[in-house]
Formats: sequence, structure tokens, C-alpha cells
Amino acid sequence: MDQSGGAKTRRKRGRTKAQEKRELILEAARAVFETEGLEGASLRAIAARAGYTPAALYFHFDSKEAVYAEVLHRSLARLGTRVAEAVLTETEPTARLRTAAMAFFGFYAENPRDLDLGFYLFRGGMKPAGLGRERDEALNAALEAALRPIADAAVALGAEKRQAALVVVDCFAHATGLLLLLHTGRIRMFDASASALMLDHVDRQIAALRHSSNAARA
Amino acid sequence: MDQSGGAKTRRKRGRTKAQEKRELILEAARAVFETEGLEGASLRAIAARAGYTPAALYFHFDSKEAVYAEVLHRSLARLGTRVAEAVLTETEPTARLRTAAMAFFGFYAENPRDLDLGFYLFRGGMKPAGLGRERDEALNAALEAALRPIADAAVALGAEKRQAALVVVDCFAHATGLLLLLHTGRIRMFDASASALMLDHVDRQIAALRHSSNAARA
Amino acid sequence: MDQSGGAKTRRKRGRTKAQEKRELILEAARAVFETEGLEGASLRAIAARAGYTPAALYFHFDSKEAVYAEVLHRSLARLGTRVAEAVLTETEPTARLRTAAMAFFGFYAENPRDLDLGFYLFRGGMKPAGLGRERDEALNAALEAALRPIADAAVALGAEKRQAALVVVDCFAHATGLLLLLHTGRIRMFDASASALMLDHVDRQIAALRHSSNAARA
Amino acid sequence: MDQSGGAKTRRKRGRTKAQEKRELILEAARAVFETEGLEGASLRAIAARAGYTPAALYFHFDSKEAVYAEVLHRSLARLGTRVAEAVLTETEPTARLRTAAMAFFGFYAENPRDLDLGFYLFRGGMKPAGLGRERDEALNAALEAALRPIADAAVALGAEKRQAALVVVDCFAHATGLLLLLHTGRIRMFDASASALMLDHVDRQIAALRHSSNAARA
DNA sequence: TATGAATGAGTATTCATTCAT
DNA sequence: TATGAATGAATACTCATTCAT
Repeated sequence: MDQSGGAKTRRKRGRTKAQEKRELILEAARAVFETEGLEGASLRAIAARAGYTPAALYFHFDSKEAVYAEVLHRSLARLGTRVAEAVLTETEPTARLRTAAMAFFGFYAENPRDLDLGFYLFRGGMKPAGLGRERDEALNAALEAALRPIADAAVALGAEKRQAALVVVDCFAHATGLLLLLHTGRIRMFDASASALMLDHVDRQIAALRHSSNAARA
Repeated sequence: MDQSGGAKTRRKRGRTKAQEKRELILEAARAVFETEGLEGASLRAIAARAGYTPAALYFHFDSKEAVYAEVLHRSLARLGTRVAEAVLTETEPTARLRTAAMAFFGFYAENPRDLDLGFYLFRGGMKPAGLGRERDEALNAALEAALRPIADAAVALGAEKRQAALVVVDCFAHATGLLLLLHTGRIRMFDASASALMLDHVDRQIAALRHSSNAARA
Repeated sequence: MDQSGGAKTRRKRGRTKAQEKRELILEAARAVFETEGLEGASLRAIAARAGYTPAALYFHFDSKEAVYAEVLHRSLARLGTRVAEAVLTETEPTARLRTAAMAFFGFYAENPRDLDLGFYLFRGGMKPAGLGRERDEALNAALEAALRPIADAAVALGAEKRQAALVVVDCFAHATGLLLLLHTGRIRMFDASASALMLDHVDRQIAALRHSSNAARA
Repeated sequence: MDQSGGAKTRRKRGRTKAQEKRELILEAARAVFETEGLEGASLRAIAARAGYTPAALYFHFDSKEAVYAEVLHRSLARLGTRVAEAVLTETEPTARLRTAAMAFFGFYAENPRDLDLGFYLFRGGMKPAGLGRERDEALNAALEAALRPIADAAVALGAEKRQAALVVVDCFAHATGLLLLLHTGRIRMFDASASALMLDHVDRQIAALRHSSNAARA
């Protein structure tokens, strides 16, 4: 509240300012990704959209990949929020699982570029060493957090921890595969609705869970 | 049979030589994809690996994308062969479906770069107009052919055409999603074996098919 | 009529065949120039339009520039024909001069690409040494021949040889300049009609000639 | 006046420095044009002569054509200066017209490459869309400004606006044609002096003007 | 904290030409 | 007489990144 308080405030303000600029850049990057796709998302383009010089970004980020990584992180955070909010109104475990899984699917169905981002960064489209362990773990954590409601619902339905994890993988994998088919237009090849298929899959998982849980109880 | 035969032979040889060169380049391209990934697969890199000048490739291919497309085509052809061969020894429909699906999965599990290729080309990572309708349809056809054994087996198990198609999509999507998790190392996150999960999924599909087929019969 | 006659015939035919192929190529080149302009007139393009491989042209021509030169030569020949034919029906020297000059102008007004060709080849847009003395002189001769009717008419109007030459240069230069303005659209800058201006100029030359010729006679 | 003045100075210096670099590049481009001609004036060549990397030019110019356009603009500016200065010492309208026209002619007689530039850029040797309307108009304006003294002198000699414009076109076209003949060596064909012919032409224009002006007065 | 300036490596593609066949 | 194959040099332009200021 005196000097040190003032310093703190100043530091806080300073940090906030810096953070704001990062925010600005990241938002610009997100926008570029959305409109231009991955190929068009050059540092120059991002900088331009943010109202900066390319060189200026290097004060806020170590490299282009670092920007990418953080954009992905935010994307995962938004995904997490969306899933969490969707599940909020549901009380029954079955509905919670279904809703959570479909929210996950819906997010990427509506935001194909976010899926691209994930594909790109989670794969090798990057510098030799990738993002670095630290970043990688942070991303993993964000993804896990987004999927937690599914796992929780599975547990609520009587699954053990390990079994719940498998349900999650199953939903995740299935959703991802369907989304790929959806966004590449390949799903038309099979004359199928991606989201209907996803719902089917989820419901089958739920049924299986119930079955095994009943069996365990008996 | 003599002179004209000689001419024919020469023409044949010429064609064969040209084909060999194409082969050489395509093999080089495949190799570059495998070791350098998609981003590193520039025309010069491919040319260099093939022992050619970049300009020389343009004698054999119209563009870089044309090379890409053909490499993908071959990849799909190899996939098709693998699935077809795997299914050859199986007579029972259940086993045929399971084997076919697992062969599909196995191919991409062992050849991650082929998966990359498919992702890349089937998505928008290409020139504005993509590969052109013709090429696109050829690729679709090759993919469909590779998946046919799965559909056939489903039909043999009593599925109608449309239902069989859904089984295929289901397997395809699930496999794709699991492969993505596998190749990005994300599957460890869930402490799961991709191929075991795939097998589970397939068997569940088979069980569902049998169930509905029995119901229909009754 | 016997052996040597047969040989002659064969040789003639051979020469004719070769000539025909040259013709074919030159016509292709002309067509390419006309539709694609100078920049688009690559050897490959010319060869393609002629139904040949680029390499094949080297059997008939020494270089790309040689093709250009011959196309220009033919262009000048056509120009010559046009002027000569236009003048054919005129008997009166005044009308002959006017008609010849306007035919020259008209040819290039209607065939802008031919003007381009002349500009390009007569200037430095070529290999260090240009076309070689021989070719250059041939082109000069063709141009001179095309302009001869103007000179002749001037002489018929009483001009000495040297004076007649000046009339030719004057018409040639004026036409060229106007054509340049015409084909670049710059003439609109001055709200003027190129061909009307040309006619004015020619008539002024004629008047001047008459004046000086009358003076000389007196 | 201190801090803000310093900032201004810095900004000024910055702008000046940038301008200097542009100047450097443009001068290099001009030099390349002069020694290598248009065909040899590649970006790399210009960059090399300026002591730069090709990429560096893109910091100062948007494209190769932008460099071309600016070089041409400067060329026209120099032309304008030359004409304006030549006319400065003349007071009598007749002499002003003659001097202005001959200065125009003289400029291009002495700087053939500037003529080339004009030919190239004013014609279609450019990107599909040319230089863009804006640039095109700026170039037109520069050319018009250079020719204005001729028009003004014609008006001073009693010509109406439209008639003056025609005099300008006439001189411009004639000069251009003669210059073409001159620089291609074709004028020797006619054993004529280009500048003498130009002077003749101009004087004839002046005489005509006087004549019509006298007639109008009477 | 940001910019202006620059780099060097890279991109796909085109060109005229050559040569063995 | 013609081709298929290849070359080497060239083209304009883009990129992520660096550094002095």
C-alpha cells in the first residue's frame, strides 16, 4: 500500500499491459488462422493483423511455433469451457456423458480451424524438437481438463478409473475420426451424418457401461 | 512381327523406361515424405533424392501437387493390397470383417507418414483448386476399394448395403482417431493400447451386426 | 527427265517438304505471337502449337531468335504485299503516295502484334550480337521493298531520289509514332484519331512535294 | 523544441534515410536498365547492383513492377526538367515551341534506354493488370507535364486548345518514330539525320500554325 | 517496447538449349 | 527428322528470424 504496494501495482499494471499485448497478438493469430488457415498464418500476417511489425512479436514470443502453441492452448481452453458449460445443466450421469461428448464433438464441428491447429501442432509439423516438454505437457493437461467431464460422468455411471479413461479415448478417437471425415467432405462418400454417428457411438458406450456396471453390482 | 515388332518393342521399352523414371521419382518422393515429413517434401528435395534436377521432374509430372497426388494414390493402393491380402485367408465373415478392419488399422499404425499424406491431401493443404475433380475421384475410388472388404464382410453378416456403409465409416473413423492419438503419443495420456481399442471397437460392431441380423431373421 | 530428273524431283520434293515444315512452324509462331504476344511466345509454346517437340525446332532453325527473325521477315513481306496491292488500283501519283502510306499505316493499325515484333527485333531485345549481319540486311531489304511504292510515288511527283527518301522516312516515322500512341491507348490522352492525323501528315508531305516540284520547274 | 524536436529530427532522419535507400535502389535500377537493357533488369540484378539482397528490395518496393514504374516516373521527371529548362531562356513563342520539341527529342536521342523504358511500361510488358490505375495516371500526368511547354507555345502562337493538343501529338509521334529509327540504326537506311528531320517537322508545324492563325485573324 | 532494415535460405516454376537415341 | 530426357540458370517472391537503434 506504500512503496512496495505501489511497486506491486506498477508491476501488476506492467504485467497486465504485457499480457494485454500478448492477448492482442494471440487474438490476431486466432483470427488469421480462422480466415486464412494454417498455410496463410505466417508471422507477418499475424503481426499485420495485430497492428505490429513482425519483429515486435519476438518480444512477446520466442518463435512462430510459440505463438501457434499458445493459440492452441487457448483453443483447448475454449473447448474446455464449452464442454464444462454444456454439462452444467445436466444432473443425470447418462445425460452428462452424452452432453459432454457431444459438446466436444460440436466444438470442433463448428470450428474446423481449431481442429487443424490441433492436428498440426500435435503432429510433427514443427521444428525438430516440437514444442518442448513443458509446452507439450501444458497442452496435454488442457486437453485432459476438457475431457474430464466425460470421465467423471463415466465414473458416476459406475466405471472404474481405468475403464472411464477408455471411454474417454473411445469418444475422443471416434469424434476425431468423424470430424476428419466431416471436414474433408469424405463423409458424403458414405452418405452419413457425422453427428448422428457420433451420438450413436456415445449411446453405445453408455449402454455398455450400464451393462458392465449392472453386472458388477450383481 | 519383325520390323513392326521391333518398333513395338522399342515403343514398349520407351514406355517402360519412362515409367521407371516416374517410379524412381515417386519412390524418392515417398522416401522424402517418410524421412522429412510433409513440410520437408519440396520439389527440390524430391528431385535431389531422385538424383535429378528440379526441372527434370517437370518432364514427368505437371506439378508438385501431381507428384503428391500420385504418391498418395500409391499409398492407397498399397493399403488396398494389404487389406485384400489379409482377408484372403479368412473364410468366415466375422473373421473377415475383423481382419480387414485390423489390416486397415495396422497399415497406418506401421506407416504413419502414409497417414500424414492422406490427411494432407484429403484436406485443404493444396493449391486453390485442389487436385482437380478427376484426381480427387481417383483417390476416393482407391480409398473405397481398400475399404470394400469391410463392407463385403458386413453384408455377408446380414447387413443391408446402407448399414454396411455405416459399419465402414465407423471403423474408418475410429481407426483414424486412434491412429492420430497413437502417432502423436497422446494415447499414452490414457494409458491405452490403440490396437486393442481398435479390436474392441470392431468386435462391438460385429456383435451389434449379429444382434440386428438375428432380430431381423426372427 | 530420267535419273537426274528423278533426283531433281526428289530433291525438290525433299526441299519442299522441309520448307513445308518450316512453314508450319513459322505459321505456328505467328499464331502464338498474335494470341499470346511476345512474352508468351516461348519456343515451347511455338513448338506445341506446331505439333512439335521444342527440340525438333532446332532442326529447322538455329535458335529462337532465328524463328523470331523469320516471322518478322514474313510479317514485312505481308506488309509489302498489302502496300503493293493497295497501290495497284491507283494511277495518279498523289493518290499512289497517299494510298501507299495509309496502307502501311493501316497494316500495323490492324496488326499490333506485327508492330511489336518489329519493335522487339529491330531493337536490342535480343542476343548480344542481334540477328547477324545477313539477317539484318535481309530484314532491311524487306522493309525497304515495302516502302518502295511511297518512294516511287514521290519520284513520280517530281522529287529527287534523296528527297523521295526523306519523304519515306517522314511517313515511316510519323506512322510509327502514331501507331505507338494508338496501341498504348495514349492517343486518347490527346483526344485524337491516329489515322486522321496520319492522313493529314501525308497530305502535308504531298503538298510540300508539289510546292517544291513546281518551284524547281519554274 | 528539445525532446519533441529531437523526436521529429529522428523521424525526419529516418524518413530521409529510407528515401536515400530508395534512391540508391532506383539509381541501381536505372544503371542496370542502361547497361543491360530491359530484359536484363531482373530484381536480382538490380539488387546486386545496389549492394542488396533481392529480398531487401521488398522492404522498399512492393514488386519489381513498382521499381520499374518509379524508374520510369523519374525518367519522365528528368525529361520534364530538361524541356522546362531548355525553354526557360526563350521568350519568343516560335523559338519556345521549337526549343521545347527539340529538347524532348534530344533527351531521348541521348538516353535511348529511357525511351526503352517508356516503350516497355506504356505497353503491355507488364503484369496482367499493368501498374494499376493510380500509377498509370501518375505516369500520364508526368508525360503531359513534360509536353506542356509545347502546348503552351502553340497556344501563344494563336492555336486553340484542341489545335495545340494536335501539335503536341504530332511532335510527339514524329519524334518517337524518328527516335526509333535512330536507335535501331534504321535511319542510316535512308541516309538521313534524325534531328534535322525532327527540326524540319517542327518548323513545318510552326509554319502551319502561323498560317492558320493569320487566316483566323484576317 | 517496438521499428526499420536486412538477410539467407527457401519456394515452385519456366526457359532455351543439348544430346543420345 | 524427330523425340524423350535432362540440364543449369533464371524468374519473382516469401519466410522466419536478427539486430542496431
